[in-house]
Amino acid sequence: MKKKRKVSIQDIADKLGVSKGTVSLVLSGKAKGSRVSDEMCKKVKEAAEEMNYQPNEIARSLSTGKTMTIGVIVTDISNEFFGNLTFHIQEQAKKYGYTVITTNTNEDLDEFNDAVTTLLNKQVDGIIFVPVDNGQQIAEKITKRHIPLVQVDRFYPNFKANYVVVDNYKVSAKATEHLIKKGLKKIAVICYDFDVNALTERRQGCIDMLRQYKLLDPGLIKDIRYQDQEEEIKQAIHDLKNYPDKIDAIYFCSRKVFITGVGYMYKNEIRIPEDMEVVCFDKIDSFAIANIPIIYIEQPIKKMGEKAVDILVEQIKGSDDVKQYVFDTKLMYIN
Amino acid sequence: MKKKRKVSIQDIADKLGVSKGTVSLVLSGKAKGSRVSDEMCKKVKEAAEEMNYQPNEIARSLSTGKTMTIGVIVTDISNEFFGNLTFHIQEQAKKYGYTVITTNTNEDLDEFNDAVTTLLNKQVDGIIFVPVDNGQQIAEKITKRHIPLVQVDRFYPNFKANYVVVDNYKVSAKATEHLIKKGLKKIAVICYDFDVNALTERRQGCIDMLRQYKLLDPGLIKDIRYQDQEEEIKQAIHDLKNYPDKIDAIYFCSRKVFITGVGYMYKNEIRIPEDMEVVCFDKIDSFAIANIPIIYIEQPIKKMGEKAVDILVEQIKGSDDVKQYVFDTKLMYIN
DNA sequence: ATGAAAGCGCTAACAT
DNA sequence: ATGTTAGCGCTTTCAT
Repeated sequence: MKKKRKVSIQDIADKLGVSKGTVSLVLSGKAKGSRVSDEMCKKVKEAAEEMNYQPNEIARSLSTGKTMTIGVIVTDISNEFFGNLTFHIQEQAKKYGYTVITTNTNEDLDEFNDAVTTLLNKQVDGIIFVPVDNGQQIAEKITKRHIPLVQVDRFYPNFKANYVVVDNYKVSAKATEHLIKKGLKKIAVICYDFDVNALTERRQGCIDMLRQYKLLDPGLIKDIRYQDQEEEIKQAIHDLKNYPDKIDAIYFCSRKVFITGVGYMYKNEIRIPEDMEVVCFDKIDSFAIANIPIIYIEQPIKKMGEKAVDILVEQIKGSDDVKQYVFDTKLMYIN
Repeated sequence: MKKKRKVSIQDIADKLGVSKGTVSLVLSGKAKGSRVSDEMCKKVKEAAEEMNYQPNEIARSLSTGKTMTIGVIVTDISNEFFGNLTFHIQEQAKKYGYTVITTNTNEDLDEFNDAVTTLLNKQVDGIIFVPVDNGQQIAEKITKRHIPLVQVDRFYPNFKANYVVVDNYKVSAKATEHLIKKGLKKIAVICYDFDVNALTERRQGCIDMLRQYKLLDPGLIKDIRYQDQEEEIKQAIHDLKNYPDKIDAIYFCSRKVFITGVGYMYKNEIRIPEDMEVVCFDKIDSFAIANIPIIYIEQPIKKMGEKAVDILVEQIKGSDDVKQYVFDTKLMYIN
């Protein structure tokens, strides 16, 4: 079989006996009004159709300096929250004509670095990313290249850059107060230990509110390492079950921690809500199958993803004022 | 601020007083052995480092005709199954040095078509996709361009192309037989109605086994339209609850159907497993919070993703024998 | 061992 | 209204 080169703009120019430039103009939709005669326009389009011409976006990108692609870096796309976030980013990007390259960091600094390098080399027009603990320097590589960026879910405190996050502290405090006002006294917090503000704020929101009501018991604040979470959560539940005082409620800082934790609660024969109540930061689409009362915090994921894209596209188009959005979350109850 | 052009291979060639070609050779790692002197090699690398050179992959792609990018088309990346699948595809692709562009079809033919066109125009080196009902012609656009492709999760029966799927029929039959052997008689099946083999096989596996044991009751085979699934599943559960005969078990054809369905079972005060048993095609990572007995079918998602990438990369490298893998699944029990 | 130059497919500025 | 041409940044063949 012959090695068939793809049909290019030149081929159709040759066939019609016109120049590349003309063909390019009509095919890229810039033949508006005066430029090219309607007749020529039609001929070109027909020929393109007939020869089954497909533009080579790579060549176009090299020429224009725009790839119409944005990079997205999340922790782990198989995680429900990030999967949802990425989905909405993609759908919104599609509206603007952008394609998305997604990569995962698994909360690892080297992977974050690789992701940034790859995306930059691929000449993406902008990057939306979930900051990794201690990775500000890596993020700065992006700004040094003057590529627009938006942080989501978290942000580096001393990094003057766009972000879209939620009121982690406020809602965590609110959730805690809700528990307290229900008359619960011994409230535990199980949260990842890494130093990204989304998490530290969640923990701190609980702690501050507990302290305010003189209910803080440091023994009930459990820090979990991401890498050994399964084991550490198991241990934490075990500890709480055997704590000198009877525990009234557990606040789980994220979906994954919640699922693992609740699973171990059942294994330890802790009944929900009779023995302990539970609160989960994040909505889980399978709450329905749990059939227990759950207090949870719902983030406006769709809005966050859309806003991140909106900001990014604005900046790609030239704006350069930094935008920092803090979305409100909702405290929800399943009874 | 000056508009700083990025440093190119030319810049570093100029600085060193050598030619572009030489620089290109060492920077793309092709200076092996004889070609370039070690001394030159070192000088180039140092200069590149010092000037903070970053290769422009777009230019490289235009030149080589390879983008080192693969396209992935799934139904919906926010779906747990596809999120997981995509994650493993990405991780495996990373090992081979490939980047991944992901797109969602939402089971819609037009979106599928757009995705294919976009990926093709972006000159991806290969495409892994989840076939959409009735989309074979669109898939053929890929082969017409001689771009390697791998179907996952499903495949078009008359399309001579690679695929990686599971034994949907066999395991569904097996699950059904398991229920029957437990003494259950009235077994319902709730499944999407669209015509992709993964689903039709699941349904048929149940039906055939029920018929074999003379237990088939057509009134218990419920087809659900993807678009109105919430409403239709609700209705199906309602119907089953009020069926003349008492229903013993429900087989749910996918994760989403299961979650929605079980939720409505609770709302209808159907107890699991006392009133009815449930089986779910797919493992859900939050089964733990349900705390009920569940029979489920676990697919080797990681292996499927990895195998899909392996096949694709092989074909990108030149192989052209079609590979069709059917992975075994496992019937699992949570008690 | 290194330089020179063509070419990848397209855009865009400048001519005509 | 259309043609011409010079890039975009890199790879790669062919000279030297």
